[in-house]
Amino acid sequence: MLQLAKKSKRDNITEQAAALFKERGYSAVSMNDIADKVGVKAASLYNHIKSKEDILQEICFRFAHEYVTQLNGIAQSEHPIPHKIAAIIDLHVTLGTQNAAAIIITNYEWKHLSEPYLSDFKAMRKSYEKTFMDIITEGVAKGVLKNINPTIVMFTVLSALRWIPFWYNDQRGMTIEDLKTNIKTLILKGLEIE
Amino acid sequence: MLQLAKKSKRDNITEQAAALFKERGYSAVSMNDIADKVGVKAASLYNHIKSKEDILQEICFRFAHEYVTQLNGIAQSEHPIPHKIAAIIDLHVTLGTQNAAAIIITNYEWKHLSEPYLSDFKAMRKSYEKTFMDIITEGVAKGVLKNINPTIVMFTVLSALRWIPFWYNDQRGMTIEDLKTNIKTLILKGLEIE
DNA sequence: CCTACCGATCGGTAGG
DNA sequence: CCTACCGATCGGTAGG
Repeated sequence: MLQLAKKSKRDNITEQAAALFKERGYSAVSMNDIADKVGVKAASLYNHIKSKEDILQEICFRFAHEYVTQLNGIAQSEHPIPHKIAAIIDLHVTLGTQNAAAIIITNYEWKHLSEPYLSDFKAMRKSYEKTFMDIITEGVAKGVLKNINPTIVMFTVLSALRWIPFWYNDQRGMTIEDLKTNIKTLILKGLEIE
Repeated sequence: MLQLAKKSKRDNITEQAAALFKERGYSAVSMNDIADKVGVKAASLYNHIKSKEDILQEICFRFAHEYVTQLNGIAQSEHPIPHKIAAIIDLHVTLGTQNAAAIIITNYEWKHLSEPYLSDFKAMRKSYEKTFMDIITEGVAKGVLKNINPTIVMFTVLSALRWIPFWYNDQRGMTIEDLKTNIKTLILKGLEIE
């Protein structure tokens, strides 16, 4: 899941740990829990990882980097503003449904990073929030988006999108395409008729 | 904050603990951390609380109960569907800005409850999600809401609303009234113009 | 990969 | 309210 080819033991540890961190939260998961799930003794994990936080760092930065790269591509494109917002929604749905556990950790467990990683991560997060907000501000200025406070829009929409991997379940009888279409309608067109 | 009159020592412990749980997560906060913040030794806390989880239970159930009571009032009212959705948005804004730490814990730290509290809490949560979804389903059936998948609407809107206490900050130059108005426009009318 | 073990800290209790 | 202390568990290391 985390890597398509040659899944190393380290990758396997990261993947099992991600599933546990998602369920119980980083702090409530012990190295023993991870080792049990991987099928070794806790001490053996240290042949593949440096520390418990090493795992968290790998997950948070790998997915934050992937997200930021794609978001920047959208921001710098020549598409109209509503199209850009639609693309950001699609990006969140794609990432959030393909690597649910890892995305949840990137979004909600990063606070357990220690310095200097914590500051680096917070700077990345703040930076992409600004990128998103600038798109909204531009849309309002150009008159293609309603005059809603851009800060409120940014946080409200990002909150909704970041939480997708928590509840989406392909057993629920909806496809990823359904998810993309419905969320775009909700956010761009609103719930109410007329 | 948690209670207006006669703030007992127990209430003070709960309030200080809530602030720590919000910042670091329930599992990463020790009884020593709470005691330090309250200004006593950890052992002394046990004169006022039964256990660490006792604090979590009090926070989760107090606010879940308050929320459910008010949500049921809205659901059973005779107002039109869009008005009910607006009232639910207002309810989240009011609760989320008045008791930010406690609401965050109720929304995101309840998974650390043990049985039978965990099952009780999950049942309450599922029940109010259904209440909200029934309102959306009725609105779609009556033709006053767009034909968007009610499950997707319910989770997307609730995710956005539950996260408000995480980012709202009255220093940001927006009032609670701004928050209510802007989020209602976003969700009911959508971002895009025409 | 394992066993054996480290010091530190955990939530909680006894007793005054 | 405190000091003193409990057994359990924590993340991590040594050494093979």
